[in-house]
Amino acid sequence: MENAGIKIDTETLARLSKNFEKKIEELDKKIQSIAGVAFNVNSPSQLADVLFTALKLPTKGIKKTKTGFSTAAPELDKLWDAHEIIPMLSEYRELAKLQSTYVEALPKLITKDGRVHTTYNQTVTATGRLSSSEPNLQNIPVKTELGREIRKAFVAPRGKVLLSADYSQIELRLVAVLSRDAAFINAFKDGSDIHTRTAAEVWGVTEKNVTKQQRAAAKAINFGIIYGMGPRSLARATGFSVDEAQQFIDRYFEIHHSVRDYLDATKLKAHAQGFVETYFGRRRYLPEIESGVQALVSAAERMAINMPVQGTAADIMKMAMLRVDGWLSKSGFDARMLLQVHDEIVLEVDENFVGQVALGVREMMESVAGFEVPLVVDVEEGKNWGEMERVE
DNA sequence: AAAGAAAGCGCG
DNA sequence: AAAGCGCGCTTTCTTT
Repeated sequence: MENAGIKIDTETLARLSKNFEKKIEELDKKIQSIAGVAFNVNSPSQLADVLFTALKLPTKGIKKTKTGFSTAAPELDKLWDAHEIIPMLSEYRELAKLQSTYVEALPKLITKDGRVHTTYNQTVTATGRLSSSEPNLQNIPVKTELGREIRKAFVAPRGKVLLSADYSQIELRLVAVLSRDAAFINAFKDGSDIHTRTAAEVWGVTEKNVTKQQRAAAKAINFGIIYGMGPRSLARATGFSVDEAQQFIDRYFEIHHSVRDYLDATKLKAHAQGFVETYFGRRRYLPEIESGVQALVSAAERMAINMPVQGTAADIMKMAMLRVDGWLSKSGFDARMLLQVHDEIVLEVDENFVGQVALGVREMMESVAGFEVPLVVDVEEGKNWGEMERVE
């Protein structure tokens, strides 16, 4: 995969670079003129001075950093309606990030073959995942429309297409497997939308009658579990009060009592043995869990909860990649793996064989483990990584 | 000039 | 007091 690399369309990046540059310059001028003083918008400390001293914006509820008030995105969101400068800062930050980290950086890393070749580090992460560097191809933008424009610069050569295969909800499926939680297992067996199903259970309504807010809250807690989230974070994620969030969590664990038991048992195990492990036995040692320092112990407990889930997903993906590689070799199709992004692999495939390769890759990935809960793989194809459409 | 810390933010 | 896991990269600012 490192040797194969992935093709970059430099003209797309060049066009983006000009557009971004112009907009960044405009915003920079406007921000400084509204501020009334010249300053470096890229400097968080200078920006904090402008916002909280010169413009006297309220600091109530604004997080502190080691040096002063934070200007991070969640804090700016709290000030959204307090001053016209805030939305401009937010837009400036998005553009500046995309420009410096991707649009300007990627072309410098393209080799003579017109492609970028990442390095997959196999001995870096605490959970068993790979990491990717120089360039990191595991954090290419996708969540915002502007970001997705950058992803469109990752392309297939003439006559080929990119094929993406990703595990659907793999970490939550593994929570079901690891905890043997009947409600989750049945939900996945039934193939239902897991967040809608969770919302219906917790509020005691039918899935049809679940509101968007209820589903969003259920999604927040379903993800939160995987990370050891508490009522305060859940409250912030959902807009509930802390009390409401606590009640929601209580109700959640009444239904998913096996998950509660599993989380408790995992913490106890971490304390007793000093390590936790994945379904397949990969370990993470957590020495600080016996430090006696509350903050360190709590942090170690959250790592203990997360690692078996994230780590088992990583184990599965590694095994799946070996199966895909083996299958591709003997299949004779003109296709090769290019990228791995934790729960997704991206391949480059001769356009005449997309359907057959898609079927084979999906089968290799879905049948890798044989759990009580099905593993589901979604496959997409496209001429570039930013505009992919479902196969079948 | 190089190295490192801090803040911030892109992804799963 | 803070309390969601796992990464890598860029910029600013300070230290060596």
